[in-house]
Amino acid sequence: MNKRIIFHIDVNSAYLSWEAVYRLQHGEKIDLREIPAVVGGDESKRHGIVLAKSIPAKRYKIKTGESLYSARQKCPNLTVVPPNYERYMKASNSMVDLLKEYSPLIQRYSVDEVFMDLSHIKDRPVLDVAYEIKERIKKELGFTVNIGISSNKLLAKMASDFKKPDRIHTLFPDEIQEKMWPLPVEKLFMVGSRTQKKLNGRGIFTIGQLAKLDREYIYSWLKKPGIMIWEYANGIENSQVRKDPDPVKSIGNSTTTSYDVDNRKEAHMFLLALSEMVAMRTRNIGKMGRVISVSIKDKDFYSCSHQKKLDVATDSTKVIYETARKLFDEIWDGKPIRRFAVSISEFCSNELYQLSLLKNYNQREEKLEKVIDAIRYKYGYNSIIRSCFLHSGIKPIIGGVTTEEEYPMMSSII
DNA sequence: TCTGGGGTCCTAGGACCC
DNA sequence: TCTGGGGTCCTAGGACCC
Repeated sequence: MNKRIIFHIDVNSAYLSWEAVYRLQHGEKIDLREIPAVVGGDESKRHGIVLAKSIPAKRYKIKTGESLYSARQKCPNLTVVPPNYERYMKASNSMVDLLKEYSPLIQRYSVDEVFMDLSHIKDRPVLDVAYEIKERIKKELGFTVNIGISSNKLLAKMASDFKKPDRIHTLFPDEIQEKMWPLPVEKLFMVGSRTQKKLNGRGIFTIGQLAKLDREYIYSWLKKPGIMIWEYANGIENSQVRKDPDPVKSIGNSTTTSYDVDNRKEAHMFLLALSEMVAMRTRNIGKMGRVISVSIKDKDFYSCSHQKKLDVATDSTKVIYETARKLFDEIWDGKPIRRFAVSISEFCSNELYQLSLLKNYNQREEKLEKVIDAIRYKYGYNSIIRSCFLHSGIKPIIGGVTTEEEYPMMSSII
């Protein structure tokens, strides 16, 4: 079997870099990458967390995901700028277009991460190719990337996480012991804070220590996820770079409300606004789902969820909403709510249903929803709204992943 | 004005069936 | 009156990723 050559390309501080590039191109003098700066959500809407940070901000120990409040405690003169997701999508697309010149086998892992299979390159050293790609992205697009190179995706990804920014690293199997094993165990892909605690609790602090554990022991302790991280620690991973995104398994939207919701009527409106988006996205991919689930988080951050399997799959706003509402009424204890979520899963294609007799029953409703979708795609989400939202102060449709491309999301498996 | 939103996968316990 | 055990489905919760 031929050894593969896999690249993992990772945009350095993606949102922040892209924001900096855009602003420089539009006449701003200060480069956000060179000062303590973060891209952060709107605190007045209770979305105030750090989405991306500059390297100077990182020196203040500011972490992605922490509240802007606490980030400011660490660095009082922190610059905070709001996110512009459409811009970032464009930057990401430009990068992928450039990468396609080097290999057709490209997997978009997330908006700022890409795997590429370059096993076919025979006429020049792969390191040369990596440098060329890195320099071209810098020169033509204005931002820097790290490139990790190895013979599988896991090792390539680990390598791109080594020293940043604007670097290329290799991590071939014969380099694991020297380059990866000394690292703290929480640096390993799929070892999060909970697993770190468990491992540290038994004296395991480095990736090397995890790698040397007995396979049966780790299985009896941490089950399947244990085997996975043990294999990762040993550099074992052999998934392919997949060009085509996996079929979507669930679609969900959620929102943290700008105030705690304490009455049922308003709660139902948030569920309706979320159901609108979930249903529209479901219809957009031509699927129908059978399981509807609702989850809520109360003001003390305690969350709970409830789900129901329908007798027949649906893509109807009405069915999704009515199910969500029932589920909500069954679990809500009256405590003020901070966040609502609605999701649908267990998809099947809608083709069979299209042909079935059941269809006639709901044909009118279905046509209406399709027409509304078309108008909303063409003229904007608020071009047609339900009257109950008028003067309510609640957005009639809530949720992201709004555009055509249901974005190829990553899975927790590489 | 402290703590987002989008996903996937796994586990554990109970129901239910043979 | 010695209470099997395997399999599947369902559900809620939790872990991880960007």
